[in-house]
Amino acid sequence: MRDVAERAQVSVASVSRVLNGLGVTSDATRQRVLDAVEDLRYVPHFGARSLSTSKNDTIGVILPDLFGEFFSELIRGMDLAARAHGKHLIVSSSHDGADDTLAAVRSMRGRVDGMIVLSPHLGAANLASEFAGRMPVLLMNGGTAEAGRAAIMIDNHGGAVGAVEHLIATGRRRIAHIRGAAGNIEADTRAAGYAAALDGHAPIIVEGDFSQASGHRAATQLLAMPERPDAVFAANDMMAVGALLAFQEAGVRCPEDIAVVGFDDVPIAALMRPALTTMRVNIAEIGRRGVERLIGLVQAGQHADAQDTACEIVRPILVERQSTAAASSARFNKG
Amino acid sequence: MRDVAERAQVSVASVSRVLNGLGVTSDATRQRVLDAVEDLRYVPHFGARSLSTSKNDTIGVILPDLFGEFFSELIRGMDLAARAHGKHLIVSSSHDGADDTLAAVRSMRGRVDGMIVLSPHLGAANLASEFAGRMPVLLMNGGTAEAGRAAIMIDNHGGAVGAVEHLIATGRRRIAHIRGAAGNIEADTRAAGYAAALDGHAPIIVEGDFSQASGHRAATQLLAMPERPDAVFAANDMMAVGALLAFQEAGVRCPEDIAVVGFDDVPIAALMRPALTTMRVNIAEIGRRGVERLIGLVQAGQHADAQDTACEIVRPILVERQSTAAASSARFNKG
DNA sequence: ATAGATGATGTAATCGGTTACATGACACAG
DNA sequence: CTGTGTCATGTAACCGATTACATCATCTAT
Repeated sequence: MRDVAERAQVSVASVSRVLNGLGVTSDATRQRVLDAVEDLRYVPHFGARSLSTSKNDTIGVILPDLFGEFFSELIRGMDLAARAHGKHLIVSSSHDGADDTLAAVRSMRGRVDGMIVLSPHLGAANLASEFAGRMPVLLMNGGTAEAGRAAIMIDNHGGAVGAVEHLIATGRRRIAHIRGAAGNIEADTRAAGYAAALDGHAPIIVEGDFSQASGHRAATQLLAMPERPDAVFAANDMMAVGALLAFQEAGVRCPEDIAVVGFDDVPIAALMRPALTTMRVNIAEIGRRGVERLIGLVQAGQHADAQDTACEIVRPILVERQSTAAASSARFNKG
Repeated sequence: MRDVAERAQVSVASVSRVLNGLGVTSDATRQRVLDAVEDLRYVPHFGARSLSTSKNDTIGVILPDLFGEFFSELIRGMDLAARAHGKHLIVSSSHDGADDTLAAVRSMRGRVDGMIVLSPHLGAANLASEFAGRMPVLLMNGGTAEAGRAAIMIDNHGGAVGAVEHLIATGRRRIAHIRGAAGNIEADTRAAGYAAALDGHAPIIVEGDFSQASGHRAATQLLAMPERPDAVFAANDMMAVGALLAFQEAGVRCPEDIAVVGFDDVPIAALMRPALTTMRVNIAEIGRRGVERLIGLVQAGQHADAQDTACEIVRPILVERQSTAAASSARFNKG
């Protein structure tokens, strides 16, 4: 920068003013500075700027090991919002355990203005926000709301209830649930919603881990049961897809013999045959919203202590497709 | 940091030494410093460190508007490699045009040690590397190699040839191509490979844009042709999936009436029915490799000017699935 | 003609670390 | 007892920007 100032025959202060558009500068000076910047291919040093202004226009995102389309949709939404506000996004993904998540939080402290932490482990989320110290953190852990913590959460319980109620409404009675890994808050909450909505029907639960392969395995277990279920609520779409494929391989028809509902509405859900009924969550929108709110927190933190500590809840919407067509009408269509 | 030094009754130099593990420190001092850090919840200021050391342990990734699974796989690989080296990843995606890409490059200069630019526009890639100045840039633009530029590229031409040759080998003769948008290097190269491999068969080309919807539209066009093709090579898997769905809706059987080959081998390819034959590219591995090489470039740039300017080429592998089962055997199986 | 306002620019302190070099304590050999 | 080497630690310059404040020139009003 000194070089630029020298070449433009001005002081560093003027260069700074021109580059940031602050304060007053004459057109002649401005032009000379810009020319010098051009000639010298000058690039302001980010660290130095961050040091003087104690801001860095960067927000961190810490994600668990997410599955394909959920991940990309989320990042797309976040990236869009960040770009709109001139912020950068530091992404660190594939964090499994609480320790791992914590390490990621630590390594980002001091280099971001705020963080968004998605963690399916409640403990991790708590620790993370503790460790973050005075830096704003937005939680998207799918767990229960905590007072004083900004958060965006999916109504996993309500979504599960909606899915099961839909199955009951379309005439299903023996409704099974392929759940996510125990200890994962989202998995637990969806399982609780399933149980709550059964309305007297017997619960049939098999374990999965949100992966397509686990859905396949779980479906195979269901088929081996003496009294076969006539419907399955899978805790996410990928497991539902795995289940659909297992049913196909076993010659079990969907939706005639067994109905399937997923959760998330990833793009693949609409592409399956039969197309998958699911609880839609607008993933990109959640990502966008998360970034918007975090930026709000960052700015609020600078001005006053009026913090936004609301817990926003996103309610999934039922999207009906072929996989839960009423058995009778399915037969009719099949003609 | 001054506070920490004071509390630990040492100088800032000792604090720095303890925190970075450099130089010699007595155990007693180390412990007192660590305690003070703990008590004060001290977090080193990233900008300041970056200012003194002129490094920031961050690499930037600029991506075009990628489709779901390709995107997440790529990031997964990159994130893994970056974490292994203690680097952070700044991601900026969804850049369509050359201008957009360029703006992203500009906004990252000065805050990353190096960049990976994926741009389907040759011009953009060139400009990007120019604008980056002395910062290392790894190109993954799918275009032709340029001397003196580190790059990793997919052998799009060879992959397309492989796909078409496979179709010919399985007895197909009227082979159509659903290409990506004109001006996109990958689309152009794959189309060229298609044309080169036709071996005398008449070219049948319809336009797409890599989206599933465009594949669907293109397939509809193909079906409307007086002499219907008996095979389709789609420039990527998503278009192939769109085509498969269009064929299904039209009652055209795959692979019996028409065979389909895609490109990429995204996870969904194996889940479709019929499962999609495709040219596999190990996306995560490419991402990982890209980061590894960029880090190599960054380190080399610090030590000497021995730059790694190699252009690595990744060759797609044919993965045969149902969608191109030989017509005769397909009929047989169907029996 | 001169005080005072206005507007452009320069000076220098500051942000929070890193690190070359200086200093001081201590042990040991001669 | 003194010279020398070793090890732990402190001092202060420096990285490259921002910005409060000082300065100076020019213009206006009286």
